[in-house]
Amino acid sequence: MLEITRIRTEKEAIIEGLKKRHFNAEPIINELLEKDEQWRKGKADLDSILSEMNTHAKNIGLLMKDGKKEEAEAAKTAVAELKNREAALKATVDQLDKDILQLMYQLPNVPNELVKAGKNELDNETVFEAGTTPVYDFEALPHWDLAKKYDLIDFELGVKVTGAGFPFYKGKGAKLQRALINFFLSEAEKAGYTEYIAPHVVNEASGYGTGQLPDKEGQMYHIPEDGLYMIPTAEVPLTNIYRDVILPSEDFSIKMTGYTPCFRREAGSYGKDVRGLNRLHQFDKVEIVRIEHPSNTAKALEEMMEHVKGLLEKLGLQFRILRLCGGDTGFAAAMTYDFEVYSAAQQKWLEVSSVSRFDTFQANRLKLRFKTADKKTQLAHTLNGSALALPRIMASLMENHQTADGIVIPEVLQSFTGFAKIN
RNA sequence: GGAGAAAUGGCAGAGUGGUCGAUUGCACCGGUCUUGAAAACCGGCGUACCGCGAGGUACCGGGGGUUCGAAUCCCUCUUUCUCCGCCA
Repeated sequence: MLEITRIRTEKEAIIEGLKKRHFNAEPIINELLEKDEQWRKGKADLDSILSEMNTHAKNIGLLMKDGKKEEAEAAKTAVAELKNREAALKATVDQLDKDILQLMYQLPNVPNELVKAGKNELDNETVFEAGTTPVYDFEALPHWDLAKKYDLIDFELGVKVTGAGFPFYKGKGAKLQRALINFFLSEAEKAGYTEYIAPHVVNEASGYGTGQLPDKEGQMYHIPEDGLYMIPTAEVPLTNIYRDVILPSEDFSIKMTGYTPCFRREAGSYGKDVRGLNRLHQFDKVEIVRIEHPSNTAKALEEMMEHVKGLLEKLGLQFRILRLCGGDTGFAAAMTYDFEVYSAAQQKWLEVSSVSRFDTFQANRLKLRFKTADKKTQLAHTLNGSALALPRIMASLMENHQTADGIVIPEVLQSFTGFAKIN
């Protein structure tokens, strides 16, 4: 959520910035500022009525003490009249409050200056490429065929027990998955991130804190009896650790990591895009989350990207990095880099990581602040990224490292898997 | 799941209808003193909103109510603790 003070003072810049998303903010902002004006006026009036009532109440106390009953009764009558005005005005101000919040929730984050205007994924810029496409002298199989051939993943069993999008991993498939999780966590730890094992369901306040609610309600599995939501990413529980927190100084850099399963309802995709591991309702992911002083955000983002790059290089995968255009950047993000791995067998790029900076957008909802040197409170910045999401990494490892008679496990993983080849 | 107790500022802990946004202690920050430090003493020390400012308003777990007036009384929800039951 954008800060109201910023909307008041930088109206034109925000409208311009949001154009890069093809988002027309002008009508919303105009309505917002109009209601804000009314709200401030109403608030001032309300406060002065309350002040008057408070004065009367104190007086009545004193009059009663002095035994001046009649004067006290007169004051009570005066308060009764004020009370009517107060009630009416409060109703108006409360309604304006709600309307303003509703409007605020509709405004996405303003893209960073590096972000180009654009509508969709076709307008994203490739900013980095590494690795080479494997060449096969045999018929390369997509991972769903490899999964069957080597009995690594059972999709049908998932359908039987749960439903589509909830696969079982078996034998060496399960072990490879677990090895990857351990490898990612161990790399994150080396990079200075503190590991958390987080709850897999969160309450409503947490959903609002990171911006999944009220916007992307339908994306999360909901448990209405308990008012809880299954997490779509570890970002939600990890970032919400710092909800309603004021960090005591401006000297901080909080780095957290966590492995969790992620649950996504994901409506409406068809065909080969959702085949196999490409899109699931439940998948595993290791997330990295950072809370930073605004002056360190750019550097933190850079470090996170280097970290993800390192992981992909160590796994020997061909990948590219895209800077998402305005229209493709998520609602809460100021800037997002997507990492995509090339699958030679599917002949397509698969998104395996998304690294974003949110600046104060999440922090404002979270009320995540820090104390400046002169004792003021200021909103912190949040960032997060996948490091990494498992399914498409599994898919591309299987596909890109396949040989005619098996799948070769990258060296960095072998100490985690305990085997060097699947056959 | 049943019975009881509780929830107050960073922590501890007063406050049971009226100058209480809240006594006090610890912690923390500034100062005096000191060669330096400690101790002692003095001062400061929550968050948010409105206002150029003076200042005002709100917040004592959340929400609602009673009252001229609520941290204090009532209702409700949540959470924590103790005991019992069940259980990995």
